[in-house]
Amino acid sequence: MENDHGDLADVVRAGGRSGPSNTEFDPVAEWQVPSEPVFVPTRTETPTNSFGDPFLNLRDPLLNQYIGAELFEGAEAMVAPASMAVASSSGHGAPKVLTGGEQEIKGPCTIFSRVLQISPVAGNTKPSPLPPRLITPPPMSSGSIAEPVDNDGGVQISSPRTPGIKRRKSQAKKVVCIPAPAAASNRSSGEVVPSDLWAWRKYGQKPIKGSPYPRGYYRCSSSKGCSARKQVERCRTDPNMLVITYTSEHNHPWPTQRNALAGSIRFHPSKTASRSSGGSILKSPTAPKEETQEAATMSSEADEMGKTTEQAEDTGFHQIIHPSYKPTIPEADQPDDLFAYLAELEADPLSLILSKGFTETKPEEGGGDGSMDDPFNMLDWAGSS
DNA sequence: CGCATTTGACCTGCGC
DNA sequence: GCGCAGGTCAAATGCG
Repeated sequence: MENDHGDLADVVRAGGRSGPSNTEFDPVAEWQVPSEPVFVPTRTETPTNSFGDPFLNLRDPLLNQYIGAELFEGAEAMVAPASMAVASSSGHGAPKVLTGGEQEIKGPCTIFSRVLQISPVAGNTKPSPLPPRLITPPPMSSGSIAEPVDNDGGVQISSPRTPGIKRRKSQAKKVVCIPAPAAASNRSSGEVVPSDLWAWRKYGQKPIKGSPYPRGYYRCSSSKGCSARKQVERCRTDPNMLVITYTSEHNHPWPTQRNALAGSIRFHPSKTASRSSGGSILKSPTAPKEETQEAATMSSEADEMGKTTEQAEDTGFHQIIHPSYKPTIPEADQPDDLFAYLAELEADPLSLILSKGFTETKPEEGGGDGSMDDPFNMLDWAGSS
């Protein structure tokens, strides 16, 4: 057992079950510093999406932050509002304003820089709002994932060549970085894993060269024919962050139930917290019944919305949530479902908006938070607890 | 019994 | 073509 690397399953499991593996993450501060600066546009230079969001980002309503940016292979953009970088709690390096309204993001994987879409979206002809060189495209046409590089604490996206890191055949990938759930609820190792509405089944784990952490491989088990997969690993420099790489799309609607298929019986909310065992990653211990029902109820709508999402993809951008949309998830869902939520958000924000009952925050009503005029203002949702 | 996880072996892509 | 490393398979094992 090479679990010196730590057990990703611990990370991915919502209510992980105890396995033979031990799980320790060796703190290694090596990933990140972009060898080259990553640029982000300022809001004024960024095209707006259908919601009018100039940043086209996923915003994490729970953390009141954008949780990342979208990135497209061979192109360009890592979109992140300047204020995001500045607001970064990690405090590693203030963003440096560059000419041309770009901004250099330096420092470790902050939550702001961690949701990336790296996807050779077919027909992506969206003109780049940025100057050509933001992120060096991979040498080959192969898909690439965000790859950390040592340096001084940042994230390099699609480094032109990172020795030792191989790239597989071209494939659309979407990289999401989220805070690793803290140990609160589980296992001795204290690892928790973000869950989402999809059923994932782990089919492999591999140590990754240069990384102290192993990478877990998961495939969608909601539908037999579904080719959706995801990889979960820890950020090398910031073990508190998880890097989730999604590959392929789900070819089916959301499961009508979270535990739509296999293993649903394993989830025992009352046990997982203390026993730290016995669940697939998506069995969120705190998944409220309403949510499951909502998922079922909304599935058809989600399908419908999927079209919209695809349309968005056609434009080159993938999942978009306007900051002025604010979720109305009951507090009871927090924070345990935080990561479930994030995963859901990443997986299908539009549907999530529907199922979670996002509401648009009106500037006049909420003191201006979340208004389109100030997309950087924090929503008061997360902090409202 | 059914399903999930673990884990070593095997396969495959990529760089040299 | 070779070797390395990432990705996948599948048998063994464990849990409910």
